[in-house]
Amino acid sequence: MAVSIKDIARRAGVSASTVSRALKNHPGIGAATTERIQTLAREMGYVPSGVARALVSSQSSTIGVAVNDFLNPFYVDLISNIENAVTEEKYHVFVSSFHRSRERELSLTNVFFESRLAGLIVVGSLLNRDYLAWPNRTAMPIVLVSCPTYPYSVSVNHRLGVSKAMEHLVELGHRRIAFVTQGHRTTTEQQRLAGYRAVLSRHNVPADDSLIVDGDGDITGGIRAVPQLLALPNRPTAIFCYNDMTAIGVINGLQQQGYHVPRDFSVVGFDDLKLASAYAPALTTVRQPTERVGQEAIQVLRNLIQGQTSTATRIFEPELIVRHSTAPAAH
Amino acid sequence: MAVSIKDIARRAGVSASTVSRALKNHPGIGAATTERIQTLAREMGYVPSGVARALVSSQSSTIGVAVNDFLNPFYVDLISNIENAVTEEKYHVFVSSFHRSRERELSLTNVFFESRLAGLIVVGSLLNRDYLAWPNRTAMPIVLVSCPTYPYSVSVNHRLGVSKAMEHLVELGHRRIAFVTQGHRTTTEQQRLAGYRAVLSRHNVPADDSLIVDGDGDITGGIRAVPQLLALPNRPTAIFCYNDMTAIGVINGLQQQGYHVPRDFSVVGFDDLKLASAYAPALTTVRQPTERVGQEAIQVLRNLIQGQTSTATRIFEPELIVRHSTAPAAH
DNA sequence: GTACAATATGCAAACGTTTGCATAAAATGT
DNA sequence: ACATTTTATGCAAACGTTTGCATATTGTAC
Repeated sequence: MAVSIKDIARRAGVSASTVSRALKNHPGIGAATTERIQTLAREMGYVPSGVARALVSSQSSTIGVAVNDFLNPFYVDLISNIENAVTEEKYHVFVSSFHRSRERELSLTNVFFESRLAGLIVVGSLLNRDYLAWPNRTAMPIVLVSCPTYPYSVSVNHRLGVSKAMEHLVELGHRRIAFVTQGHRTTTEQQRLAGYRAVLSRHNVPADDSLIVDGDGDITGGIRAVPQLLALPNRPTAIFCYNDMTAIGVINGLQQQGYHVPRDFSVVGFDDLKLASAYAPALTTVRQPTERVGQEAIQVLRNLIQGQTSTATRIFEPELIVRHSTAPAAH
Repeated sequence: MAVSIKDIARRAGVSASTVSRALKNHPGIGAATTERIQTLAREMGYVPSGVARALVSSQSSTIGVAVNDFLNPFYVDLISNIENAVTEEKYHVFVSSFHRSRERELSLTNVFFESRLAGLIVVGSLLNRDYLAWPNRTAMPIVLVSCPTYPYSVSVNHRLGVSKAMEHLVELGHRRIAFVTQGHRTTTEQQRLAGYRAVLSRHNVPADDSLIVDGDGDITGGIRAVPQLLALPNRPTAIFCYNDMTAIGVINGLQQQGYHVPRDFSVVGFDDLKLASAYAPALTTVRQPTERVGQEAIQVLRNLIQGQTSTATRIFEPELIVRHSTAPAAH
């Protein structure tokens, strides 16, 4: 049993309310008493029950972060930035993952709500706009990262990011450009595919869906995509990858087959993980401004918690980082 | 305001206790009433207050995980395995990070305790045995990962792991072997250094501390270590790295200087991240059994929560994985 | 010495649950 | 028709806080 205010009260020979007030330096309590109670509390190892406090005040100082998956370094990077963005505030952050499952995402949301947290940030949601139908949104506001159609969200313009990368490849002379997906048609993936298709059609490259092959958003998926691409009657000369981990897998797969990147194939990633510049070859990729996204997500959520009702959908622009995994198309 | 049991009671025309019992299918409640109340609760979007429940029952179904740092993929891998180990149980996991700060580790522990969580797992603790003096250990049991001197802990035998790697290098003919650290003398790092020194002295290689250079446990630190090593009057022929990310940094740094791994230098990592086999060259490294560590940590914690008092320090053996970043020493 | 203000402390209700005990209603047995 | 068991429900206390209000004590002014 943890030591409670009552225990201190008994030992100090005062009432529980006096202890409560003394501990928060309430003016009405005598200086001597306050002092005595505070040292006593310290001696007894008193830690206030956030549970009881939350019950009576019906507000919490912790924010939940529900993340799709801990294995995607981009998500982890984002979590880290969200945590950093909150250190100056009075809040704490509790993170949990829903393991790429819609069902578990919903149940995790309810678990967070059971703890009556102040608010929730969802990174990589599969539920997306379904949150609009979630009955307790007013009691625990929810901000989505990367779901621009949800009215409280912070996103990156994926379509634009992909466009930049694709234009870069086209400029280099590539026409047959493959796309290795993450294997789930999330909002994000749909936007990236849209960007991919838009650039191709803008340059009058006929659509060829055999160039779109499914990965899994991780190294393994990239590796597995390679034989499929090499088996194509009309091989691509460049490969756009859903993210950096996929790109690393693809490059590794190509190297295993004796190909050289970028001489034989140009490869582009997405995210600009720290790893991207340390891989050999250093990755040409699209940088996501995770720090600003994290800060903005906290900001929007804070406003919501404080009762603001106006919608807020922030969208940031990603940036193309050209390194050494892309080169002019051979002729 | 969230809907409470009382709201349901009012609407159903019964007492709060009846609602409480009906919702958990208590036998004493009539089938019709139970049915009616349950549908009503569903309609009203009722989610029980874990806060109130925790207050009255003084037990929680969530476990806290305090992690040193989200940016170390090994920790994240471990978190993921801890989460997986818990899915079958009735518990949930809330993760938070203390950003490599002792001070924040202590305050995070208190934050978790304020929420009166069932127990806590600390990954990469800086406090280590100081937890023995933490006053609320009985109310919220704590399990450390990687601190074998704490009586409730699950660890990997780092000394043995390093020994295996070093013996491998010695067998390949290397005598001048560098060590790139993570830059903080944690328990883990001390053990690894001990393993490093033990193997060298076993083979009568004179100690040379200029071969021990500080990294930061990440790619950057590895890259920065390279010029220091190359500047040495008597260069190493092999480099043991604190972890895989450091090894990737080191290899990248060497490649930037025009060196080839493993022809010019052998490099060994630690962790066996998924990335290790997809890097070029594929990393020779020491595999940590993260899955078993995660499972065991949960198991030890569960026993503690259920009142078991006997100490439990589990230690697992790491495994050497030989790939292509190591080769015989040139003569 | 009385009146009044200021200071210090305690009482009790409330937050949303759970649960032991009491009670009311219905069903069963005779 | 009455006693007894069974079934269904309600009452009230408790968990650890916070906080408005009441009360007791002390000090000040005249």
